[in-house]
Amino acid sequence: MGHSTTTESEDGVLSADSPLSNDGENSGGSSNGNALLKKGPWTTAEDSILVDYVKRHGEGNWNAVQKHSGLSRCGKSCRLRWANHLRPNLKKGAFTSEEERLIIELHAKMGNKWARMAAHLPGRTDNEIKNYWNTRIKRRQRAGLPLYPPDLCLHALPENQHHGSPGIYDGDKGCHDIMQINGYETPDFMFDNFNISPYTSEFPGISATVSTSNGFAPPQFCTFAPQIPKCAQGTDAPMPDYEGGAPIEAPPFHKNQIESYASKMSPFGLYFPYEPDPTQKMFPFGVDKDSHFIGLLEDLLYEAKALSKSDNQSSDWATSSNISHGDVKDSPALEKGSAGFKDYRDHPSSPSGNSIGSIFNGYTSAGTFRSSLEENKSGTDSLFSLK
DNA sequence: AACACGATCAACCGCTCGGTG
DNA sequence: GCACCGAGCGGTTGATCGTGT
Repeated sequence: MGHSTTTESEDGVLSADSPLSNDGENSGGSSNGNALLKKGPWTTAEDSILVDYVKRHGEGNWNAVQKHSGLSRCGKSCRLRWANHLRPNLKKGAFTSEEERLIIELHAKMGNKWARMAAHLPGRTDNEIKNYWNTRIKRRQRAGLPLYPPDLCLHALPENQHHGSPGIYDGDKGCHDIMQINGYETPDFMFDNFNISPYTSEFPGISATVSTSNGFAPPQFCTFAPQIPKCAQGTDAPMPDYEGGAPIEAPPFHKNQIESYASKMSPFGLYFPYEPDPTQKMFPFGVDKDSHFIGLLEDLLYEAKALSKSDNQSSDWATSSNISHGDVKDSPALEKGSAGFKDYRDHPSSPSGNSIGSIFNGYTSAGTFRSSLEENKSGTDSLFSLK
């Protein structure tokens, strides 16, 4: 804030030999050929040029700004500067308590969808919200406080479980994004909120770890999943609340997959804010054919079918279940989303000898999938429920 | 006063998505 | 169907500020 850059100093436009000018090698393909684009803080002169340009030409076509205005800034930078600082009706200053609450609520619904959250906060930018949230995360983490206040948990859940909430657009997603919250891995049993069993039960090796981790229901988290720091991955000390248990990571679902699952799995027993578009070609499960979910599901079904032909696979993965946390977590393939997932699938074995296919073996149909989920819900609620 | 450290914020970077030819 | 391009998004980084020792 105080360092908000628009100082009118010698830092104006970097000379061509400025270290920051990067020798014409501008990021993001922002080089326009011969002109060297400036990076770093904006000056008031640049701001006024940009404002003037937008006034005359309107927003958009940001790459043309540099050409027509003489600004030595890439389009990206112009767009960002405009959106975050120069556009009219921007609200400056600290968030009001109402805004803060709305942010928390929206985050509970959307996860790290800053732009969408910003759409609900007039005058606020996604960057602002993102920064606010990140600092809030750190603060709360440090203080050992819950991410979501208990009253919000109680308040937000019914909204999540119903078809959207008035005044808050859920788009095609529910609160599934909560699964990934700024470096925290949200454990699987959060699906309690969706009337679905923790999928840890689908991953015996992982569930075993989870089930033995004691004290996993800090009351202040209500029914929201506690945020598990990635302490095992780095140097951060574990949060006191969760000490004693092995670090728990969500299984290797990419966020997009989780989103797709959580938001569109109504036929699997989930509540979801998803209105199937009758004009779209739907899969038998009522899922958009083009979604990530379909891609993944296709992969899974394909693999499951292939493997179901081989005997005793399910018992194999049910017994050889010691997928170590580290194995799962550290598998780069598993962190790359569906592509990585597929890559992983294409490999016969995980580091622990289990293929993803074997993990999902048995789910050769949506119905089977669903029934298994429901079965496991009852069987594992006692282990994982936060209630 | 000097220093260290955490908090905050602006900006950058890489990636994805959608439109277009 | 494919490649290209622009726009946008989310994560990360680095500079600055504020505060405590």
